[in-house]
Amino acid sequence: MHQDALQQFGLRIKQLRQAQGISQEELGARAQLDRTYISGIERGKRNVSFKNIVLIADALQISVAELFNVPEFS
Amino acid sequence: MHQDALQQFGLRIKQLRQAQGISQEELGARAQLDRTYISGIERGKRNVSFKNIVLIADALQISVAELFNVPEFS
DNA sequence: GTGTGACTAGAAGTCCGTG
DNA sequence: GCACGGACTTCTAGTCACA
Repeated sequence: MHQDALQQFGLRIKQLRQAQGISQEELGARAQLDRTYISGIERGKRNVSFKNIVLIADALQISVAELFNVPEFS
Repeated sequence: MHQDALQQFGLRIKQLRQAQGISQEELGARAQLDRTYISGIERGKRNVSFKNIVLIADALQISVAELFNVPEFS
């Protein structure tokens, strides 16, 4: 976790999403967030709020702890 | 992670801060955030952004993964 | 040393569209 | 299915005076 944590976060979301074989649109629908916003997050352009982090984790059906339980955030 | 994740988050910050024996003011100084803002976070009144989550984790000298590595977020 | 309400600027987030 | 932009509304960031 150094500079550009947001891009790391976006990549993590993207990987998890693709691992489930769903589109940004589908993830957005599940999390009740706009598809273009999901796109921005995955590209590291959005400074996501905690509530939305929780929404996205839920949509990906994992816990917040699991979401960050990777070397990039350790 | 059920209702009021923000309050869980605030409590977590508070516990970590107190475990280090530092004041909100000191934590704020380390994270370069206002002490009243830290206060609001600990009380679950602020929907913190990811960038600030990272700043606070750094100020507490732990990783983001560790920050969420508790039952409340699992 | 902390809780709280209020405030403004600027970022978050939505909704329309394009290639 | 995704990146990206413009215009728009809603919310957070950041700070203050006061208790």
